[in-house]
Amino acid sequence: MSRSPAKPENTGNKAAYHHGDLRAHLIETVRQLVEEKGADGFSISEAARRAGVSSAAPYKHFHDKNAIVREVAIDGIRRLGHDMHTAAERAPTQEFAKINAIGQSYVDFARAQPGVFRLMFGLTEGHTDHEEIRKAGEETYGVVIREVAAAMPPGSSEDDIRFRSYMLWTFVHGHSFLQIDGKVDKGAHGKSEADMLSELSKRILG
Amino acid sequence: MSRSPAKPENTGNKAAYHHGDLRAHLIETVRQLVEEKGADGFSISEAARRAGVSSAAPYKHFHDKNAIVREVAIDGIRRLGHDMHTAAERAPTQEFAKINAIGQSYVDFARAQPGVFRLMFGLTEGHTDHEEIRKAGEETYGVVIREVAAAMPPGSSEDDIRFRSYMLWTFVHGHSFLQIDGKVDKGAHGKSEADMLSELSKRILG
DNA sequence: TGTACATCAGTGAACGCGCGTTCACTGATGTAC
DNA sequence: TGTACATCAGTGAACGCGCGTTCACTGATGTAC
Repeated sequence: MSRSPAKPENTGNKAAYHHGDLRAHLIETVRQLVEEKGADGFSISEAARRAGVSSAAPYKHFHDKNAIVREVAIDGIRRLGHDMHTAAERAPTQEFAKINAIGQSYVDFARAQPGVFRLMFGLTEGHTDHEEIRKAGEETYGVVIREVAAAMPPGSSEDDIRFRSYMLWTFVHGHSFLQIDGKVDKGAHGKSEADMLSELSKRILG
Repeated sequence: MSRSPAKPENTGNKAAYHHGDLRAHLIETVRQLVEEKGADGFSISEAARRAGVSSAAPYKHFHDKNAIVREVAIDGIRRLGHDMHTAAERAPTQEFAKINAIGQSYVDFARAQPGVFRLMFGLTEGHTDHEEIRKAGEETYGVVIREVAAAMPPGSSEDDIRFRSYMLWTFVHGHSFLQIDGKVDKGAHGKSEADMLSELSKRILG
């Protein structure tokens, strides 16, 4: 998890001087702000203020505002991948349990951090084609593909695996967005979310 | 389509004086700006400038910035409903053709006007519980429900209809977002969009 | 172990900017007589 | 048809604001000797 091995040691960390922690501290602060105000609703000044630091300090760690936001997004993508991976590992092997667990963890992530979730997918302006984002996204999506491959009959074609993965992802993604955007009368249909997810995997993978 | 029957007649409309057209003109201008810069990326000043009017003029027609944005969103929701309705009407009755046509028109709308599409669903801040939005949304979603009901065996339960409608909507919604956010390697799986949509309706409604 | 020095994470003041909104106003229009 | 008047959609100047970013600076830290 922790990177930056070349950074100076964090000595005492009570110091007024931040010493290598400010970068991580700012990312966390911005994450909170994104949750509270949305990706376009916060300012660097505000983040600095909240981190107890001058408004110029962030520029010692990030080139500009975009760079911080991007970091928050990348972090989110990785955490989502981690959540899905863990969920799949813990779920039993039977039927489509692992698939259902992945879907559930996706929705849970969106619900727990809607701001970051929106950010992760809405980074269209200026961040497209950013290598690190693309890579993180691929790795996270890889979790889905692997589990779908495992859940399907051996010898299934690559195309078929990708197709079913995409259908599952699409559905869960749409449900997540509709949830966090409050567009769903909870259970206007009579089913629970878990029932819906397992109904889905049956229909798409079965 | 046209409202405002009590407004003064539009006399000549070459006049420097806008005369009742400014409201509609501004909504259209803002719609374009939302497409170009996103819902958070434009300013009223800019809209006024582009409409060839002083920056104070918009306030004669809208209470504040939110009010304009809301109007653009509501307009979008209605147009989407109209598109879906038309698509369903035109499609043949056989199999799930009408369902597929609705799904396709949804995706088409998102692709043609991603800014407005995002806006329609992202209006969480300050606009929640706005009566007009809620109502427009319900009417638009009603198109889906009606067609799903028509496509299912007679005597299907209300809950079942709602459940299947939601599954279809969710999927198409997710696909739309992933499309406009550029998260999909076009046809990484070997299927066309149309194939995918009809595969979907078969699996969800069949 | 002690000292001199380079490094670099912070400060705080300042910049130019465009924003949302208000205000008193003007002058074209529609209407009552 | 002509005139007087009320209405109201526009103007343009101004406001206070917070933003993103830059700058010269300071002083704590780590390091070479």
